[in-house]
Amino acid sequence: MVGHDKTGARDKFLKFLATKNLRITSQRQAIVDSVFSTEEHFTAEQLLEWARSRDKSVSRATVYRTLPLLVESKMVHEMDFGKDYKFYDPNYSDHPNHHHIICQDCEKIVEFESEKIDKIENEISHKLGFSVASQKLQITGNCEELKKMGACKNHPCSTHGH
Amino acid sequence: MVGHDKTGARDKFLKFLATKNLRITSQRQAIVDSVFSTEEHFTAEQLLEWARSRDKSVSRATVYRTLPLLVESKMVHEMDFGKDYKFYDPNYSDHPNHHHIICQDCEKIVEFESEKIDKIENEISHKLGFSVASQKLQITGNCEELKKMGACKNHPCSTHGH
DNA sequence: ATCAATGCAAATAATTTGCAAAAAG
DNA sequence: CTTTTTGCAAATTATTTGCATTGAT
Repeated sequence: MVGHDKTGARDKFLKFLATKNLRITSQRQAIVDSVFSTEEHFTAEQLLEWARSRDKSVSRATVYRTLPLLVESKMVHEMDFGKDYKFYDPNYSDHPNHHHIICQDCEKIVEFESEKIDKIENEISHKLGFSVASQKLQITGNCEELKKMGACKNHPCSTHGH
Repeated sequence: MVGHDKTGARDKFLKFLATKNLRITSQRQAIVDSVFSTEEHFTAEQLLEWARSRDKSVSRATVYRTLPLLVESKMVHEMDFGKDYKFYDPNYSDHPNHHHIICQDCEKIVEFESEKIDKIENEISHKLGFSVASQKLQITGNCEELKKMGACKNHPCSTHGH
């Protein structure tokens, strides 16, 4: 869904910058607007493309320097899907406790939430002497196509320049 | 616990090599023996050290070439803890469905299992059209020391050459 | 013998960084 | 004006790879 509105998250991030006495440059705006116009997971490279389509002057270095700010402000989460580059998930601002299930073959990703799981996590953590700050649950499995056909038509996302 | 016995896992791995017509070299033995004598998570670099203390001739390249075999055979799992190098967990052969809880500050890691979580994961995955192949749950939280003192004495593991 | 496995050193590729110039407040 | 931010290009660093040689079967 292109153009998904996350005005709230955007504002929170700008406030975060203000709090830390960081400046709202045109490049940061292009980057942030790109991030908050998608629900897709993205890579640094992909974000660079999106941001450049809004503002030609955005450099790779600025993307790499802005990403940690987005992560620190909790507006975006860093994800590892076993590739040699990182993915970023912009949906944690709307759904702070969501989980992922990924098809082994086509790498289709579905997000879901579960209060039951949240509850058990809290209970167990408490027993072990911890309080929960955040969590990541990633299930790897077989999607319907893979189960039925033995393989998926759409193999690894060829949508980033990797 | 140094010297923890995982003879079963070791044998399974050697069988795995045989099945694929791969050879049991002295270097692979040193590497594999190192892996199955620990319950600690380790890095490639750390494994190189351990293996070299058994067999001087082990090279970094061989460690990096053996690790994927250990992962493919499911004797070891690749883990991402947000660092720029990977960790490997040798405990999946004994506890195939265990989870991790990590202290935000000192990075102490505790492993745990939960049938309840396993069950919910299966139910939800099924509803979403998936079957479960494997899962990774990582909770980040505050350990008792961090909660009580506001900081932990033992900061990031300085035990690997990073 | 045959073919897989090794060490070495060079290559790869994502991410980081130093620096002088440009822009924000 | 002062301080942060930028783009660029060079540096960094974990991991991978080509190749000639060695070792397992």
